[in-house]
Amino acid sequence: MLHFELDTQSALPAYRQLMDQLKYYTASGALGPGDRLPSIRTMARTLRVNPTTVVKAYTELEHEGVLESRHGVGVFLSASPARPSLEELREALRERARRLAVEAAQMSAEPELVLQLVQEELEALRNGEAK
Amino acid sequence: MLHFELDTQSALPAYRQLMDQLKYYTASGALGPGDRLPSIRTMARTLRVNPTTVVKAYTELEHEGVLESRHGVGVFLSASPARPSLEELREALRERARRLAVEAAQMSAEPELVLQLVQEELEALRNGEAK
Amino acid sequence: MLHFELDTQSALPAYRQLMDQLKYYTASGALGPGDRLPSIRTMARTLRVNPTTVVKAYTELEHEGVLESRHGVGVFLSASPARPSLEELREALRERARRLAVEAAQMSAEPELVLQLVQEELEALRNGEAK
Amino acid sequence: MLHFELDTQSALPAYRQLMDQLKYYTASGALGPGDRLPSIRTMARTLRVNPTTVVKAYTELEHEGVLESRHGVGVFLSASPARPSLEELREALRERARRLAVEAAQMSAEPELVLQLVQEELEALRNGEAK
DNA sequence: GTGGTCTAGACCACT
DNA sequence: GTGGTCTAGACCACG
Repeated sequence: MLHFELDTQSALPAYRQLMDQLKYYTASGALGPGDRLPSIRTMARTLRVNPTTVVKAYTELEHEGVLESRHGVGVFLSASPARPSLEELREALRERARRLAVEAAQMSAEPELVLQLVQEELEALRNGEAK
Repeated sequence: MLHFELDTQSALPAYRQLMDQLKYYTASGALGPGDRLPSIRTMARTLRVNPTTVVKAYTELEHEGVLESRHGVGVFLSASPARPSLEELREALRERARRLAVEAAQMSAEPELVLQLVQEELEALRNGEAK
Repeated sequence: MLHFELDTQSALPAYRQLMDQLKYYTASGALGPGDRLPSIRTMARTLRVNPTTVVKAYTELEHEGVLESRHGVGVFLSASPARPSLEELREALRERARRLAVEAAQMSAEPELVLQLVQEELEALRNGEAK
Repeated sequence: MLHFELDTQSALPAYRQLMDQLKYYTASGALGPGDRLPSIRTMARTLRVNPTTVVKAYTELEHEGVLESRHGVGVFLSASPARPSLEELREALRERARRLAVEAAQMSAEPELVLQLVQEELEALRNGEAK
């Protein structure tokens, strides 16, 4: 059974936090293709937020191809998440990596620290550690 | 001559990006104690933003003890600018690193590729343009 | 001055109708890159809908790369809408064409009629007829 | 033997797709007056949907005068099935054709390409599988 | 029961 | 002023 929880202190909006948790669970393998997610209302009760907030998170993830919602049935993880070409993948990742590098530079962080943190997080994911 | 530029694509608001850049120049030594900063109007023209946006960044940094504004004279770096604590820095970066890791895992990218791209972007920044 | 109006009788939801109108105006050239759109509240008053409904249409279009919203400034048409490769373009269009063909077949429409209607609509767009 | 299949990707609800397919077979002559339709349960198994979904499609078509259900016997095509008016058909299709044209123009695709793709898909349907 | 849309109104952050 | 988020509650369509 997966655990969902929001940090009301966080600067990130609630729907964004939920998206991140769901992405994290799929990336770590805790959630697999075809799995059914808690219904909008159930998730809303769990997180103690308004159902429309959950709707927002779910529809965003549907646009990203992570979820599929079936009217009157439920919300499910996509069976076959769209696979971009290796070239697209590389460029999308490079863009994100550039952002991280810029932000690190703006904080005047050592490059070694940045690399170390990324590596730690990659390993944490691979080992399937729950967030 | 220092270079200031905003990324309109960034998720961070304009005033926050300006704050980060000023902190970065301070931390890297490009700006030293007592140095004078561009006036609000000059900076606003440079960044092509509303002057009130620059005001917000400057006053925020003044509250943090990084800047001092002398009425009718200009805005100057404090004698002993405050540095962010290493612990805060580390956690802020870890947050961003985790997000990169999650997105990479969702695209089922090899960890080696991710690390390589981050390293390349860090080096590009160090060798490349001032920004 | 552009005209925006909703059909309350339509089966399509309000936010979808607004999206379609904006897309139509950009496709026909009535709206160009960088143009500013009516603010959320102004548009909401014009269409006599709730502001959140306009928000939904605008954010959807932003995801599609048609719009860019700048916090505290306004909503603008994208300067350089993302251009897919010729191959992607072809496949995306083929998929949409396939849908049209299936629906036409389910209605037992003559292929000639379908082609004629598509041609008419393409020409109407090219001639910049207002909807 | 007739072929029934649903497209879970389609924007149209399941019961609407089933209605369209039955109308199509009627219009094309594959189904004639008095012919017996698969039972609700059989159809539901075939389409892998909830039986209530089939019920909805059947009763809807009964209201339209296309079907007749004989209690305890089965569901049959009416002697003189209603045909959609040519005008309704034309406008419904024009709506869909316009949407295709708008999307194509937004991708700045050549009109010739659009027409070619539509033609290819229409032919593929005509020659290809029964669906 | 499920998801999808909409309203009225609030509060926040940014410019 | 601008856009962004959230609530509370309603109504509809689908299965």
